[in-house]
Amino acid sequence: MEAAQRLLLERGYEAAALDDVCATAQVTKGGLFYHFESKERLAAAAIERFYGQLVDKGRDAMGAAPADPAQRLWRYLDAVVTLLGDPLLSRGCLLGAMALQTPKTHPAVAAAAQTALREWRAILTELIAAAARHRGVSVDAGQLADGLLAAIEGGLLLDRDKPTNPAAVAAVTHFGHYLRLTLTQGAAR
Amino acid sequence: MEAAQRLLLERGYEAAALDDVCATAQVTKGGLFYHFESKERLAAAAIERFYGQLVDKGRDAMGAAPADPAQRLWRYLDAVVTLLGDPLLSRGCLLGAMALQTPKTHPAVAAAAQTALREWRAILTELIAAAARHRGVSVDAGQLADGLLAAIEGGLLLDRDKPTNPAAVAAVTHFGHYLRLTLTQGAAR
DNA sequence: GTAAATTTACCGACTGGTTGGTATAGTAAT
DNA sequence: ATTACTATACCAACCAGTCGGTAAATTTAC
Repeated sequence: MEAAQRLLLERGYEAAALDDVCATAQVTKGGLFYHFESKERLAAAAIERFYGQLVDKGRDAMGAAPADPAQRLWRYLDAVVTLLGDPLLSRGCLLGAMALQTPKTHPAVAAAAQTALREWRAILTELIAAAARHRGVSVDAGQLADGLLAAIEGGLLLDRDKPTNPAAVAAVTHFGHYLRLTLTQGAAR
Repeated sequence: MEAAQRLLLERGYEAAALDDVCATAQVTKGGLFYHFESKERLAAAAIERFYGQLVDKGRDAMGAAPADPAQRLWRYLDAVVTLLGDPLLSRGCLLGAMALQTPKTHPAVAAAAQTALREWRAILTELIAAAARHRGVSVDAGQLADGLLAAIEGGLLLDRDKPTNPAAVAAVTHFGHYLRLTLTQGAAR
């Protein structure tokens, strides 16, 4: 599974040969196909595992969540920046990579990636909506969540071969600053 | 070339078969290989063409550029939002797609995509830097350009199968609003 | 309690289809 | 004579998926 995650991310779906996955995982083709009925299923499982790891590491980076919704959002933004330095994201985001390249060729894989992205977006939306409610500011939380997710995924795309993800950190930091401005002053559009 | 652009974008590099490109372009393989010595060269040419079209359509959407650097930046942001509704970007951005999936397998293709992205980033950086200089605000224009590019590419990634690119529009609109706040008030970090 | 039966987990050679690229002979226009 | 192809055939490499087999673990039967 770890080998599958790494190769799918590094080479893309089509170029990630199952023979290579087997070789790096020290398993044989027979063993692989005993557990997964097809390459698509393997990729879908890798995507779910990747998302699970993201959520886990995100929770770790959050620590004890503050009760105040706005404080919780600021803390979450810091956690995201921390996550961007984690080895898990040093080669990009598997969700974005699969969502980008598989929809026309392997809809089942794309569906798994989009499900995870939608779930992530729902979490962001709720965090932002709660903070806005608490501050008495009215905003479209979904649109702001789109902006934040775009900053993360777009930044990671631009940082494809840089393990420290400087553009993603810049994009998320700036968007976080915008969220602060918007939610603390009600200067939203 | 048009067929190559479309298939590379829709299916990804590996899954875009040259036979299919030839079929949709109504050309034979011999004809294709007369002009391009390899699939990598074809992809690189498609990337350059795509970037050229982006620049052209961007210029069209800008219209007559205002002399005031800040006004020019606001106008550019509007042009980007217009561009996001153009058929050229309705299926995503070829630069981002190729930069994401080819670096490990076809470095020459990735290099072409990254060159175009760097050029685009340089344009954005200069636009932002000029506006900031004019307003007497000191900012890291490169970081802000990263944020804007991330909003565009990340938004397009999230909107992979939606031809109207709502998330990208939201992300760019919000980041544009942030730029206005930052550059008009000097509230930047 | 143990032998037999069955299931689980895995191996690795093989297959059939696909793909990038080549080769060749010919054509029509410049 | 060169350029810009078409049409057809072909090839070696690759790759997802299969299949017959096997060894250990687990269950069943007595």
